[in-house]
Amino acid sequence: MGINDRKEREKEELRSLILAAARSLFLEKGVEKTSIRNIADKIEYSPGIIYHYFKDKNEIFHSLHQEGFLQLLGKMKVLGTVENPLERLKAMGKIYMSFAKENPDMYDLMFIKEAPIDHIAHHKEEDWKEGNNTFSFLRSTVQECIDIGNFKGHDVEALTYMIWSTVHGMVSLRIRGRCEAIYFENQDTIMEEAYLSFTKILDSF
Amino acid sequence: MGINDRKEREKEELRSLILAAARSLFLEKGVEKTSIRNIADKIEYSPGIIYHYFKDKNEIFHSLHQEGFLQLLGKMKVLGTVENPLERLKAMGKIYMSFAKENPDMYDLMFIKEAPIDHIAHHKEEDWKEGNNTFSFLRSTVQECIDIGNFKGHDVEALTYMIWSTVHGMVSLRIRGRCEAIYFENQDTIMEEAYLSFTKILDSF
DNA sequence: TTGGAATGTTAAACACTGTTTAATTACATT
DNA sequence: AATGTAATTAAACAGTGTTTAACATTCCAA
Repeated sequence: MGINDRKEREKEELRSLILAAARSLFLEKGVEKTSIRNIADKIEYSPGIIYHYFKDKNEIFHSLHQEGFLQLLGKMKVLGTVENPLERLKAMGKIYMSFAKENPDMYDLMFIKEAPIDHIAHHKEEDWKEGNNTFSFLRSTVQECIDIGNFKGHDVEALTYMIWSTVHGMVSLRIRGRCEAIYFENQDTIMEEAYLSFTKILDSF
Repeated sequence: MGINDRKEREKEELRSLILAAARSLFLEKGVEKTSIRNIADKIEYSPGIIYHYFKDKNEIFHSLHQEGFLQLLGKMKVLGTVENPLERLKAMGKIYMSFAKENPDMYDLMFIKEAPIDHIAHHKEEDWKEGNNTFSFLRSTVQECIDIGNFKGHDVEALTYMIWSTVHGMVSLRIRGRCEAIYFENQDTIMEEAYLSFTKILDSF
């Protein structure tokens, strides 16, 4: 079935062509300002064709948000060298925040926008495996901390959600312009200082 | 100038009529799904008229987001009875979170959506006084905690931003569907448990 | 080689969106 | 009653996501 194989390849090619166009437009203009017609223009096809490769616009951005998780996972790789779980936990937060700083639009898509999560919600069978994997990764590190005597009297899951929330809160307030809209004494270092406050707390209990 | 007075009143009336329509539509459908034409239909005027009372759609939702801050401020009133600043701080977080739970769309508008903050950014003269007031209120409570010996070695501003981030993170992950998309052992109590973990930490340092 | 089925692709339309324009209506003042 | 001003509208512009029916291409069996 060599012909079917080639057809399969060609179909895959156009699919990834759409994704590539969507990715580059998304990175320069954001989700809302990237239209189906923009993407179609870029790949020099008619807008209708996109709907033969993706159910709707949400599915395209769900695909892109998956790429974001691969990127984030890639950045997390270096954590393998950090033996002490508490040190690893703190390093993880730093990586998470620097990822958000370097790829604000991607972070927005992954953790703030409704697009990718809506797509999941409308397809009952699939679930948010990207998010669950990332959360599990964090939780297991928190568990290791508990195992060596840290965070006494705390529930792993609750504590993990709290830690995630803290870093997500800091970066999402910034990404959505609330941090910039507050008059801080040192606007450009407030995030780092706040994270320092956080790690200081993690160390002391 | 009785006639001008009446005209002024009438103008104000239509303005608040627009806001009332926008408010009710926004509360039942959200920002994105509330269109200028929807609002115009509701007040039985033509869509164009709205632009004589508001610069654009963002300005309408900026007005509504101000109402949200008044609501939140109202809920915070009871804190006057809490003498101990640390207890007050913890109670504040509870109120903040219950406000978000009871008015998720309003919270979204106040702290997540770009609409109100975009409006501010596009009008260089004005700033986010609602947010700054709320932040100052929180900061002064944190300062009081420090004054009576809590949070040793921490910077007020950084710590305040961290605390805000933690509660904002918890509620915004839920509002934007990320909390629900994670498999927690007890999905419906994770927020409360996470906040409990947080207050336990606040108590212990 | 040809006819028909399947597939890939498009043009056009639908029902919307926010916003601006020019024209119209309503009304107070002269 | 005529005029000038302000309120209001209809219509248009330029876009949006999505669906439809038509068209083009490709493949395979007869």
